[in-house]
Parts: sequence; C-alpha cells; structure tokens
Amino acid sequence: MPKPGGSRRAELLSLAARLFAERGFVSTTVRDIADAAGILSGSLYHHFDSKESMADEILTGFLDELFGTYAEIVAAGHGPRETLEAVVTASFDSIHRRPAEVAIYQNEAKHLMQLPRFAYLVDRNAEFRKLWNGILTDGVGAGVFRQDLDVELVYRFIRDTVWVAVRWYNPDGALTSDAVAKQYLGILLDGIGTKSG
Amino acid sequence: MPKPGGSRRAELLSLAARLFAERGFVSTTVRDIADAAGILSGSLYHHFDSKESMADEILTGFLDELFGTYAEIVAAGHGPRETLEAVVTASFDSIHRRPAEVAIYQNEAKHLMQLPRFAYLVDRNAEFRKLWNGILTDGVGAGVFRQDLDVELVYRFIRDTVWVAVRWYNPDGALTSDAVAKQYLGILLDGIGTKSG
Amino acid sequence: MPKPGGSRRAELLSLAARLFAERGFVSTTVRDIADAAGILSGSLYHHFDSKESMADEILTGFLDELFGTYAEIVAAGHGPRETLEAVVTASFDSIHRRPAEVAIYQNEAKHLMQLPRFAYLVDRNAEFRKLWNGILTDGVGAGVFRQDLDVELVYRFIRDTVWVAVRWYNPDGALTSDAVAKQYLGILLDGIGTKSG
Amino acid sequence: MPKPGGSRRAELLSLAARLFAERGFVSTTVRDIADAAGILSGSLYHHFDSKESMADEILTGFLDELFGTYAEIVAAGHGPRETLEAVVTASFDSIHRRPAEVAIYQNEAKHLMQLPRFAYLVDRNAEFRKLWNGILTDGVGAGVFRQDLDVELVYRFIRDTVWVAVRWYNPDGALTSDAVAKQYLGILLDGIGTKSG
DNA sequence: AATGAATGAGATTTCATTCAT
DNA sequence: GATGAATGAAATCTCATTCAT
Repeated sequence: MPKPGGSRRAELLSLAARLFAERGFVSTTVRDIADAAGILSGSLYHHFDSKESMADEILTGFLDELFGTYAEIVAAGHGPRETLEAVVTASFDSIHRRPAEVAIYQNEAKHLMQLPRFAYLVDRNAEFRKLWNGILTDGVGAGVFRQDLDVELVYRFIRDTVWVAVRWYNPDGALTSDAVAKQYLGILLDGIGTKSG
Repeated sequence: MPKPGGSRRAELLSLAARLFAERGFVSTTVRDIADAAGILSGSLYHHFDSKESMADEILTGFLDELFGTYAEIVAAGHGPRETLEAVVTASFDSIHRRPAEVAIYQNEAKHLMQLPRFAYLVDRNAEFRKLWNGILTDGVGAGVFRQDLDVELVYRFIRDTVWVAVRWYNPDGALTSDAVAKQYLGILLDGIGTKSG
Repeated sequence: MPKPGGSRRAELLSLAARLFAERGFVSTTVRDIADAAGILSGSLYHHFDSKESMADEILTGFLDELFGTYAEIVAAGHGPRETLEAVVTASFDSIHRRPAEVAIYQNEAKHLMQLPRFAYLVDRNAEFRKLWNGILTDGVGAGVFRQDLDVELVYRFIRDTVWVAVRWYNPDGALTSDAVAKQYLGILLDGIGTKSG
Repeated sequence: MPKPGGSRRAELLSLAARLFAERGFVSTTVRDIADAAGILSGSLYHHFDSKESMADEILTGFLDELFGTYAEIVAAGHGPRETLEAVVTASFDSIHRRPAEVAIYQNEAKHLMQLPRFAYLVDRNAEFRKLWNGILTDGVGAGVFRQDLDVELVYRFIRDTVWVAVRWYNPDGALTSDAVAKQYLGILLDGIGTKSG
C-alpha cells in the first residue's frame, strides 16, 4: 500500500474521481476504474484498500484545499460584501479546477456521510454553514444586506446555486468561472428586475 | 401485470418513490421496496416488470402533471414577470406536493436519461428550457428584466436554485412553499443588496 | 378441475401444445399459455393442476391415438414391406395432423421421461422399437430387405428421419404428407443411386 | 475477462457444452456448470459474461471447424457421389469427436437463432443447405443420382438422418462413426430393398 | 370460471475483495 | 506492480403455484 506521493496513486485517484463524478459512486465499479487505468481490478488493491478509501482520499484532499482557501479569505478581514464576493468567486473557481471532486461532494456526500469513516463530512458541512451564514448575518447587521432577509433561506439559496453549477459548468468552455461568479453576484446583490419592473 | 390505475400499484409506486428519493435509485433495492410494502421482492414483479419501469412510471406521472401546470400558467397569458412568479411558485409547490418525485428527477434524471426508455427526459428538459428561457427573454425584451442579463446563465441559476431546494425543503415544516417562493422571488428580482450597499 | 370433455379444456390444451412445440416445454411459461387464452395465469389452475399435467395429457392423447393406428396396421396382417410402408405413411400422417404433439414428443420426451409420472414414455419407446424393429427383422428374414442390413441401425435411421421431419413439414403447404412418405419410401427402398452410379 | 485461448476457459466451455447437451441450454443452470467445475457460480462470470456467451463460443468454435472441414472436401474437387460420401462421413465424424457441440446445435439452434447475437446460425444454415443441395443437384445433373428425386426433400432427409444420429451415437461404443457412415451411405445409395423385393 | 394478489424457490448476474504467483 | 482465478454476498428477476374473493 504505497502511501506517499506516488504519482501512480494520484493518476488512479484522478481517474476514479472522474468516473465517480460521471456515473456516481455506487454505479462506478472498481473494474470501471481499473479498465480506465488499463489494469485489472484486483491490481487496484495494491494502491488502495477499498473503493471507499478512494472516495475518502478524494474528498479529504478536496475539502482541505477548499477550506484552506476559505480560511485565507476570512483571514483577509474584508467586509461582508467583499467576503461574500470572495467566497462565491473562490467556490466557482474550485468548480473550475476540481469539477470531479465538487460533483462527488455534491452528489455523494449525503449518502457517504452516513458511514462512520465519512463523519468528517458532517463537520465540514457545519463549518461551511457557519462561515456562509456568518457572512450574511454580519452583512445584515452592517446594513449592507437587506434587513428583511431570512438569512438561513438565503444561505441555502446561495449555497445551492453556486455548487449545483458544477452540473453545467464547462472548464474548457469560453465562459470563465470568474465571469460566472460576476454574473451571479450581480443578480444576487441587485436582482434581475429593473427599477421600473 | 395489472393495468395502471390499480390502487395497489399506486401505493407501491408511492413507496418506491419515497425510497428512491431517500437512498437513490441504484442504492434502493427491490427488496427494500418489497419490505416497505410488506411483501416479498418477487411479488413486486406481479405489478411492475422491473425496477426501471417503476422509476419510469413515477417520472412520467410527475412530469405530465408538472408540465400540465406550466401549460395552464402560460395559457393565462400574463406578462413575463407575473409568469415567472407563477412558474417559480408552481415549482416550489410541486416540491411541496411531490418531494420524492422531484428528488428523483433531480438526482437520477442525468443517469436515467442515457437509457433509451428514458429518452423522454431529454425532450422534457428541452421543453423546460424553452419555457423558462422564453419567459426571461420576453422579460428582457419588454424591459421588465435588466438588459445586461446573460439569459442562459440566469435561466440555469433560477432552475437550479428552485429545484435543488428539494434537498432541504420540509413539506411538514412551518415554512410553506409559498413563503419560500416569495423570499426567492424577492431576492431574484431585487437582489439582497441595499441601495446603499 | 373439470375433467370430462370440456371444450374449454381442449382449447387450452391445444394452445399449450402449440406453445410447447414452438418454444419448448421449459421455455413456455404458464403465463404464455394463459396469455394466449386471454386469461390470467392463475386461472389455468381451474382446468389443470400443473404445467406438467398439461404435457401429460397432450402426450397421452397423442400416443394412444398413434399406437391405436399402428395396432390397426399390424392387425391387417400384410407382409413386411407393405407394413413398413403403412407405418411410415401413418407416421407422416400423424405429423400432418398433430404437428405440435409430434414436436413435443420429439423434443421433450427425453427429458420428461426421467420424471416418474412420464414413465409410460419409456414403455411406449420400447413398444415402438419392438414394432419397427420387428418389421425390419421379418423383412430381412423374408428376403424382401437386404440380408446385410444392421437392423438396429436401419431402425434408428428410419425412426429419426421420419419423426424429425416435423421440424420442416408444413401441414398447410402444397407437399402432402403422403407425397413425403412416398418420396421417402422410394429412397429408403431403392436408394438414390442409379444402377450405373 | 480473460482472452479467449486461456486454458481454463476451454475447460469450462467443455464442461458447459457437455451439460448443455445433456440437459438442454435452458435447463442447465449456471450453477450446474460451476458445480461441475468445482467453483462458485459467480466465478464463472470472471471468464464469460453470460450463459448465452458460453453457448455462443461453443457454437462458433464448432461451426468454424465443421465448415472448415467441408471447405476442404469441396476443394478436393471430387465427383458428386464421392463428395456426398465425404461430407456424410465427415459429419458422422464430427458427431464422434464433438458430440456435445452437435447436440447443442441440433437441439438449441432453432431457439437461439431468434436472438440477434446468434444471427450467424441463420447464415450457417443457408451455407449448409447450399452445399448439400448443390452436391445433390450436381449428382442428378451428372446422372449419378436418380433423375426423379425431389432434391430439396432428399436434402432434408439426409441432413436430418445424419445429424439426429447424435441422439444415439456412442463415441465410446464398438460401432465407429465410419461404420455408421458406411451403413447409412449403403442404404441411401442403394436402398434397403432387394432387387426382387 | 376467472381475477388479483401473493408466495417461495431458485435462476442469472454483479461486484468488491482476496490472494497465490 | 500486476495477473489470473476465485470467493461470497447480495442484487434483479422468473415463474409455477396458491388462494380468497
């Protein structure tokens, strides 16, 4: 079980992530992954001790990176509006750079979370909620966001809209993740209606 | 194979829908459904000829109803803003009334769509896009929505935000689907920012 | 369980025979038969107590008739050659009149014979062999058939060639079973070679 | 899925062929085959992807060999009588060497042929008919076979008689396939009747 | 005579995983 | 690092049969 930075490991994880994202965790067979890697399914077990552990490693790596980025943004100490813009932009950027990982997180977390080994997903969810909800609450308190918002509801709307974009966002397309973020923030902050609408 | 319309069939479909929504289509076993119904798994095949055909029937029924409602709204002939409000409200209402069906549509359509028997999902998607995109385009043309919108992008944001709500909306909770719709439309049309923000 | 001459019974047996002949006994489901009769599979059990008993009744009826005919031929007391011609002709005729029954006998007897309830098939086989083999032996003894024949082998060749014809003989075709019998007897008795061949 | 050619595969196919021949394709369970091989039924799927594909491989292998032999005979360029003798003898020989395969071809082809994957059986049948029918037609034209033969009928009689022999021929018995062939050709060419008969 | 619902046994197949080589 | 063969558990599905109504 070669643990440290084997590049073969990384390749295999990347393949697995792509397949998990495309077909779903349960529907992706160990043989699918092995086929994609050009080896036999049994051979995968020289690298990982289970299919679950692949998903685990994929998610852990992704979440560590994502929350690291969030931490940096918070550490910068900007106001609620700028912070919101930054986390939204960073989130769309993570969709751009790690689409497979985001998709797995989006689609599988709910089910995986129920397994003890994935308990950390529950914690990450709580952490995530605390961060985003906090930004909104601060913003309402600071008067930069409307006073009549149901913060919890707005939090959910934003969270879902941002992450679900992984379903259609194309990393190779003309529309950059920054552009998507800008458009979304425009709508979110000012609405789609005209003054007269 | 009893005719569609038998009440036992409907009961079983309802149970299946709930389980498919909770655990996912692939992870729900035929035995799970049979257990829930208090019969043996083989007995289900007296009513349906496969697990797939259960999903088929669930989705067909749901989509027929949903698009029927949409058709009525369009037929009413209101302006873009009112029409948008009506379809958003109707969509949240369908989440309220058919949460399992919406969840299945959200979570499984992408995979099921690839099977020939579910080809109609592709058509429904196109129909859906045409309707919602059309409302937005009309609204921009009529000056009730901002001229600088990327309509396709806004369409996706709205679509995703509305439907993904099925993940957290609780039909038995205090927050009604109408209230959710109102909040969302408020944000969508006017943004969360204050004038001064 | 209506036993005596119900015409519904006869209809159902006829349907079953056709299906057993076409698809094979094991591959024909009770539901196939019920479908063909326009009733539900459970309803068949008002007429017969099992799928096996249908096959039983079909075979018994057919064999009684066939061996009745053979008995009449033997009772006529003709010479070996005429008797052989008569049983061959009668056999092709039974293919004409009862193609489904013959096909079942041909294709399923080997397997059914192993079940206790079909033990009579073994007896019938022995009876059949005794009759045909006897005719050939008599013929060789009487000098109407060649002295150098391996009677057992010739018996098998004739038996197989005649009965296997059920696979291609078409009761509705232009070629009558009598014509087929004549052609076959011509070949059998005189060969296909020319004197000079 | 190991490449065709693995020796384990060949062993398993041979076992399967024997069982298919004895019990019939549908009545032979995958477990029967696995039991005979001393492994679990699921393990068979390491080598073959379905029961059907086993039958497929068995039949393909057999037919390739058989038609190869026929091609050699035709290529030898003998007259109709010698060619007929050669193909009949070769056919009885194939019953001797591959009794299981012949039995499967005899008993199951009719049903398997209806499946798309076994469409080649239809082609082989046509090829077979063309060859045998051609020999007979040539022979009638050349005057070595009687002028009054219904060639199509004779073709069927010969075909059936030869192949159906698989039902009783015993590869381990005293009667060799060559002896059977000689007896049959004797009857076929000269008849069983005496000149005076 | 038939329906509608179910049983229960067993079939084929899937697949993560193990392990000797 | 990989192969090739297998396990074992569980999945979907089939189907003859039963039985209350």
